[in-house]
Amino acid sequence: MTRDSADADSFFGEMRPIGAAVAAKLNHHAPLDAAERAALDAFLGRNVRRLHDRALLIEQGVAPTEISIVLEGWACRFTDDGGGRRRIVALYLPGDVCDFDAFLTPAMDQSIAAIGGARVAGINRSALNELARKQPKISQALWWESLAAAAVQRAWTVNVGRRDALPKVAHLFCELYFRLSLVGMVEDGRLSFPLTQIDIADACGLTPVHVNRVLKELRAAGTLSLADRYLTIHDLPAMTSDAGFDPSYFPLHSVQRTPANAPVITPV
Amino acid sequence: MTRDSADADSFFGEMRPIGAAVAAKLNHHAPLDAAERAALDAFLGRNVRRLHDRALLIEQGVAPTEISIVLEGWACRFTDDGGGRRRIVALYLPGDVCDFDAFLTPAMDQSIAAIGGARVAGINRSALNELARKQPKISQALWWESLAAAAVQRAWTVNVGRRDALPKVAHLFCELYFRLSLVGMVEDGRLSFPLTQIDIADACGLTPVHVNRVLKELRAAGTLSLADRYLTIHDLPAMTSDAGFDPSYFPLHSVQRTPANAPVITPV
DNA sequence: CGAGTTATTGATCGCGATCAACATGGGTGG
DNA sequence: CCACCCATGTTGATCGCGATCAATAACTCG
Repeated sequence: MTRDSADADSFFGEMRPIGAAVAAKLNHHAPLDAAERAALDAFLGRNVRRLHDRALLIEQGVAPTEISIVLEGWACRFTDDGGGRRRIVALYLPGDVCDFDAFLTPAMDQSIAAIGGARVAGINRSALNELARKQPKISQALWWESLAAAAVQRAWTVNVGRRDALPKVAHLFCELYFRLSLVGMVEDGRLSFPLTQIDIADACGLTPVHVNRVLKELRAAGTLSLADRYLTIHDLPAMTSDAGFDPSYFPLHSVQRTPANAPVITPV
Repeated sequence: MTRDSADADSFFGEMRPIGAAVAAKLNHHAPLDAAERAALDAFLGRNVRRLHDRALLIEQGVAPTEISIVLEGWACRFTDDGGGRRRIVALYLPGDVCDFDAFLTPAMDQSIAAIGGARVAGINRSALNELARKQPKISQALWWESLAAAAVQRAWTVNVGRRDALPKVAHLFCELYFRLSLVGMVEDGRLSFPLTQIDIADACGLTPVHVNRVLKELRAAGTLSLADRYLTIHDLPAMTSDAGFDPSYFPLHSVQRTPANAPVITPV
């Protein structure tokens, strides 16, 4: 079974610009004007790959030649567990950069694979240099993005630590709900959800069997529905309460940020 | 009990430059010449704070006005667990930057506290801007550092996930051993170790009682000694084997990196 | 010397892992 | 088109690691 969602290609009816999700994300850090959005689209459109379910974007041990940005679909970063199971350490949604460290590491410490089919833009070193030179605001927003990703990674470290199973799963769902909301991919509490129960288990540090039981419990409580690769949150307050979810770890309030308040160590 | 180690101030006999550890770390990314080291020292020396055990560098919910760099001693990033226990998500050793996101977040999502006494340099926004302008190589190395920290954070996410207790603790020790080696703070397998068993538990997602039992086991096997705030690794191969530790997640092989190989999205 | 934190050991409990069986459903090849 | 295969989902039964509860020792600091 390939799990490629039938409508992955047409989720936005091909009407949305190629970098819509990326622009939406970066916009939370620094508002982009029409010209900048167009430039971003042009950069992202240069080198687009379509990947099927489980296809590797980047393999552990290899030195990448480009950084990858998810345009459509999901991807996950993982290490192999030796027993065929994966230890998922991060999930990448539309608009996310998978590997900020691409040009730093001599070899990737983990692999990244598509989940349920994805479209990914690759940006090589010279293109990125060009982007940094011509579009400083965009490259600055990318720097902020890397710090936001670090905050999410810390939240995962907390979540995967010693907690009961149900809060773990609920927290994952809350985070995904929140992150997808930021790029306009949640409608009426309903979102495309390509993860299998095995994937959820690998991301939460649980067994698939127990994830199944947790889901049963969440369904019985009327908190959510999960079927046919779609997740619907029926009771968001119950969900966030179960999860102990506090979205304040997303450093996104850039809208209120004044220029004088701008960060440093950024491309000039 | 304050746990301030008696010789924290004189570990290097006050002979080493103030930013020795920082320079050692950054040197792994981009070799610094004498002038750059001097400039770094000057910047770090402008605003140094001395903190006692458990003193907060930065408190959750507050917007920081400066980034903090550990000069001596250790610090930890944590969230309060509601029950007086802490969930430690990161440890900061001499040379580490605690909060790259300081100028990005409207409010810190976690607190950072000294462990066993520490000396910390604060760099405010204008100073950091000045550094970026006058010392591009240093600020570039800081950008790499932030990516290296992200790799460590991912390793923690893996370690804290579903693994047996002993490997968890062993992995933490291996990582600390490795990181301290990088700044020249391990001698003959022996290192200053200010963490209590409670701290180890909070960092590994275990209970202090069980950490105690794991330590007992590691001591019985002759793998390590841990007493009087000093850790000695007697059998490093056994240790790394127990831990399943693979240091390749540290992106440090910059020595072999050619200029043409330099990363992008960096300050010009 | 008393108070509080840390370290240590024993006894018991329970959550989630593990083992096992079966259902389902889509994809593939005859 | 049907038969088969294999990944995924579901449920039950049992086991064990690490949590929890409890008591004591050692040690630091006021």
